[in-house]
Amino acid sequence: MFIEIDFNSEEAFYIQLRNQIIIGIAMNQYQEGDSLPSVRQLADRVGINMHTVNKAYSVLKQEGFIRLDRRKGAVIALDVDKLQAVKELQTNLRVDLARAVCKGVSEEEVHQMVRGIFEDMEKRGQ
Amino acid sequence: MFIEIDFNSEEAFYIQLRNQIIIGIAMNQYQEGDSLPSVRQLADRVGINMHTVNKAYSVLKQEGFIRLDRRKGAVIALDVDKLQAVKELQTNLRVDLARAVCKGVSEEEVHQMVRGIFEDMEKRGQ
DNA sequence: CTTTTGTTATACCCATAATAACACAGATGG
DNA sequence: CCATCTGTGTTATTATGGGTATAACAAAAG
Repeated sequence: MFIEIDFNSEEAFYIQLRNQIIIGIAMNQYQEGDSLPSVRQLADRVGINMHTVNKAYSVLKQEGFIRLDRRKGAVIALDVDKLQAVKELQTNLRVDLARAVCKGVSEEEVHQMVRGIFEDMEKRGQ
Repeated sequence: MFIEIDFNSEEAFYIQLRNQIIIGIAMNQYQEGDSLPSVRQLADRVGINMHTVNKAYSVLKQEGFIRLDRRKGAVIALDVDKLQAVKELQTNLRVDLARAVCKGVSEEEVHQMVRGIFEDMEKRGQ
């Protein structure tokens, strides 16, 4: 998978990493049990500090996407709490959709966008 | 409208304010031309500093939701850039949906959630 | 004992949030 | 009609916390 940092983005580096890894998991590019690169490898590859990668991994662990092992590094290990996930999604969607509605986006367009994103995720899963 | 700050939340105060105001606009509780409370009024009411409210208003202006007037204060004034809005929504959705998918949420459930949120926005619009 | 892993200590910078003082517009009242 | 009081957003300054980095550490594997 191609993880990369947008140095012009306002998003913190560790958030960018976290998001890309989550997308990778959703697309099955990383599967349960797979190891992520070590913090130093990934840091070197994308051009940031080891500690920043470490922070991304810590957050992913805390959010239940990976497990940290001193020997094997970061291993994909989903801790599924669906109720929590639904709650979070709802909170985020409420704000995102409100923003879009104010700017003239219709419900139909949102549904199409959701459809498109799922299609994309499934396609790349193969 | 009931704007309030969650002092336990990790979200910055000014972001909480911004989000709630945007939701208010989407629900038609605030309409084009309406004035928001003055920075001091709102600050007193919710228990934070005037400057923090001011920052929320500045961001809302910069994002094209309101216009600032030294006399009238903050006035709802939508500057609609739909292309930009669609782009932003897509970026946010990609991450939010990936998170949800990892935790076992299905596409169908997402569509239902979107439907529910729009229903809610339209209902309260009256 | 060298290499590779994650961890801890420390420091720097920028964003968040607050206090305080400012500048301008409008209302009030003498 | 002018003085002043009140309400508006603005600017300056500061304190605290989070994001990022450098450097040194600890533990496991070969």
